[in-house]
Amino acid sequence: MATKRTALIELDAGVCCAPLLAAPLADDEAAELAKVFAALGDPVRLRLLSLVAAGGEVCSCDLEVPLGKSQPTISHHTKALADAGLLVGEKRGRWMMWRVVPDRVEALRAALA
Amino acid sequence: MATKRTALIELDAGVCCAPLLAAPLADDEAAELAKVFAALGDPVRLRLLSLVAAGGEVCSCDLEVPLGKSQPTISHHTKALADAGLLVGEKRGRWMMWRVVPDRVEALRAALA
DNA sequence: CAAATGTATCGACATCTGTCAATAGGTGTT
DNA sequence: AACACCTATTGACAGATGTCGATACATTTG
Repeated sequence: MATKRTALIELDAGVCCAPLLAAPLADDEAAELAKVFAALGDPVRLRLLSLVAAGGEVCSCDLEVPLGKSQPTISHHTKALADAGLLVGEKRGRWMMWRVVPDRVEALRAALA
Repeated sequence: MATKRTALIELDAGVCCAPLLAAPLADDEAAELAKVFAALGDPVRLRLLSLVAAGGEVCSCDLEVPLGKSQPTISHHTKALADAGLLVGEKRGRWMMWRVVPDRVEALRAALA
């Protein structure tokens, strides 16, 4: 198993991302959505995400310098974004390569429609 | 002055909502965006927002029961959403009426493009 | 004016969160 | 095998956050 995808499967198959503004959200829908928005509610994670998006595929080790955070902190944030389904990581050799999950971002956009 | 709009003005005129995935975010852009996403990163606020959206214009007093939270908590959350520019409130008599700010939501969607 | 009602603020508290140093777990290299 | 390198986890800690009771403020009503 080279790829982390537990969170992705759970969320994509789940209730996530019913349109926010169309009808009142159920408790579990709100909880799911809130997790994803909360993952984006940190400036370091937003910049991390934009760096990965710009690079297409980016190694954890290449995030420390531009983000100005320690290695454990980077790991913490990549995990948070991966748990939200916004990032997927693949371990290649000793490097962890991260990619954005476009479908996930698109689902979020749809939730704001 | 019947309407709260300090936060709105500041944010709409500001750096908010440059496309997240196009190019690396600057620190201040990330900070602005993160505040808005953080406002959505709570299930109670998401449900509150969807209730207001569904109702068009909703009184604070009509939010306590469906959300199952105390009056101070409702006030706390409406303030958080208003500070993020997602809600505007207008005081009419002794009631506080809330509306969603569609442009603000649309700006968020654009940021996820 | 006095009472009632809706809202905002304050104080307190438990929980969550972001951060880093230290450490452990893997992987490639010599 | 021994070493160097990248990543994940743990422990600790300060600061932010969600919640509510109590209280103060504002507005309408009697």
